Amino acid sequence: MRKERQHGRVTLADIAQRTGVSKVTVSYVLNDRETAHVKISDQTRQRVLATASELGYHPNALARALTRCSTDTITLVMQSPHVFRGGSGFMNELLHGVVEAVNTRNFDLMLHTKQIADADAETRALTDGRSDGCLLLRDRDDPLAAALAKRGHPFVLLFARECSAQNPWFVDTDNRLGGRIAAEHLLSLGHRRILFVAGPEGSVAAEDRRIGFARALADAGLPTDTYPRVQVNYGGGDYGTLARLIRDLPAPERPTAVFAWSDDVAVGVMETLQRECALHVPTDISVVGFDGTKAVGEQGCVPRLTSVRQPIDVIAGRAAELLIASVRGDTVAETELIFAPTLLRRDSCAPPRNQ
Amino acid sequence: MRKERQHGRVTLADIAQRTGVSKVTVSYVLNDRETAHVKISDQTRQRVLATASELGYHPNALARALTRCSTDTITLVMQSPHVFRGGSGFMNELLHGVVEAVNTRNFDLMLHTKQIADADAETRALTDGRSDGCLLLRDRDDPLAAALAKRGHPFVLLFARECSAQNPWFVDTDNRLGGRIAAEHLLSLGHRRILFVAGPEGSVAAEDRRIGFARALADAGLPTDTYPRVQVNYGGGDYGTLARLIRDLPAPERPTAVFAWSDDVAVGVMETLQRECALHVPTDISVVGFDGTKAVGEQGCVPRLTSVRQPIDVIAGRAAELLIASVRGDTVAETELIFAPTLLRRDSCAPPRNQ
DNA sequence: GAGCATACATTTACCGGTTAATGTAGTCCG
DNA sequence: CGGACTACATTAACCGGTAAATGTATGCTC
Repeated sequence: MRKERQHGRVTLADIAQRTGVSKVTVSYVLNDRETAHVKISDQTRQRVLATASELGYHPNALARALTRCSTDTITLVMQSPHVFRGGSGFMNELLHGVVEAVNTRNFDLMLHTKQIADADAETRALTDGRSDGCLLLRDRDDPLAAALAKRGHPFVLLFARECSAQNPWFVDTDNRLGGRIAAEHLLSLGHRRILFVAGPEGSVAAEDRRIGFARALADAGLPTDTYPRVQVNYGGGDYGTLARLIRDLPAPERPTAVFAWSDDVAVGVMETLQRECALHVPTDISVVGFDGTKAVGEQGCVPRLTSVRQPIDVIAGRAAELLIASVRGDTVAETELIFAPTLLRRDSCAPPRNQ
Repeated sequence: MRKERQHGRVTLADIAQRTGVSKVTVSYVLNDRETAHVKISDQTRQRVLATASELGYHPNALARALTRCSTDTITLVMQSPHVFRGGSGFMNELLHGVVEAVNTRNFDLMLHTKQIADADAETRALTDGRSDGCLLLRDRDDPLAAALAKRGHPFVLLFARECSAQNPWFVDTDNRLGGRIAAEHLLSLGHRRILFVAGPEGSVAAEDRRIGFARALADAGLPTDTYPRVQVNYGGGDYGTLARLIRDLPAPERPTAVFAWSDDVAVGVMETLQRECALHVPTDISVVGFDGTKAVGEQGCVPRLTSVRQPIDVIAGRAAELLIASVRGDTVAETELIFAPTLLRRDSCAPPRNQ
């Protein structure tokens, strides 16, 4: 069953034999690791280095990791493969941030997108030695974090902050502030009837955006239960409920603005409003999204989407850095980072018509 | 320097000790591997299994891989981290396809996006034992394929077919056919002056699209050198040249249609035409893209982009399957797959105005 | 010339698995 | 009752590295 050794695969032993020294000596030379007890003559060193380079030696990462108990690899753990079905460029930007951080630190990256069938088996798979730590991208609480914590396996929450484990390290956006920013922008334009389009059931981030939004409305003395709950999980979701709701309302009760929990959905909302409700954005109705990615909103989107911007790449990059620092045992000043989102004004908002 | 053994990490030896058998026996039981020479009694088997489950045992993937010489992991190798800067959803769809294929086969995925500084060092890193094979996503020829081939390391070209190695396995789109499809669609609408917006220098795919396009024009008896070369590498590129070219041409010489080498760029082209040249798409000028992703073209893009569709997820998935079959040693019927693109008619094309 | 650094390199053991070869009872059979 | 056969399990060796402990000359000091 064992595969034949790959042609061209050079080991320490090969170099040792060719140079006439022990393989340990070779190891010491190649790692430049001279201790008080171990010294290598310059002549030997040169010969070893020459032979290694001649043979194109590269250490076997598995063998090295096995003794070192570390692989210089981190794993990005996602809820499911479906994260890649969205079109907003969220994952693109996230991966860009992670990949840059990982590359600069000479780490490698694994992608893990299996559905969690058995959290325990999942945990064991994630701690099978191939990666030093996990970046957890999951928008709801699940048993994974606690299980990892119990095993003492390093992890950092990405775009989340609360989980089943105690005092997790995390990097997140201030989603409530984001919700407030959206609300206040619309309020400042004069809107009073604003509809919130909610995200997936159980998504902490989406819910926090709603809470921040609702509080801002309340602070302005406005009711927060004007409209029934409208929910669209992801971009490709069902906008029928929204269309019906809007069409069935007489104009004076109709919302003059919509705040969607994500850009993906905001774009779907704009389309629905324009195509199915014959409402022009922003003349008839304003729309605010959340994420502020380039893909949606700038490229080809008409009108360009005003959005609450979270710097996805920066956030993801910082999370990766934090995780890497953690597995390296570096001391880190801050283990909990919360980024304040900002308003990205583009063209999908205007004052309401009949103010 | 060695890290302490992780708390909770259970090894074969632990189980062996608890059960009072040798660690080899445990290995045999857990792998269900009884040979002619080795048999395990039912009683022992049960005790071992019980202990393993009680202790939450999971094999160390590194140790196992070291002897097996295989890791059940493949690596997706990309040109650079910048692939994640595009907004068209190309990478999203690609990753979705790869991830699905990998998950179904119980493989894992590594992402490699380092810039190739030294192709040789690069190759050594990719063959360091952590992954069984590489999916090469690179739109131009480079020394990597040959180096991998020389080392006998399995790889499959993704969205490419020719490379420095001989008879590589690949999964690709018929880009020339795609170029032809775009041209013929525009020709059939009555367009005679069509501008091609080229891709990055050295991109084989982009060049093939141009060639297919040019041949179709030639077949129709039209000149292929009407306009100077316009080139936009990626979505966020510079469209100034295009804008100037269009504006400087008198209407009768102006192209009535544009074929852009990618959706990303097509969207930028549409924006440029509409904003900077005051031309309406498709009334004044038609635009065809290439890729046909959902993100661009369907969501919020006005007008929705007509495009030459290549099934990115399917292509990527097939490439992953092929690679996995290869590293597993399965026999595969087809080692070279070429997908025929199709026309995705949406709203960015119309007959030319003054025909 | 015994004692002791110093310089250089080696042997041994281990990481956590896998595989091949070898052991040891007990049973069946002629 | 000796030998072969079966059932069950063990030991030894290896994958390709790393870390700690141990050798062996050589020169220097007193």
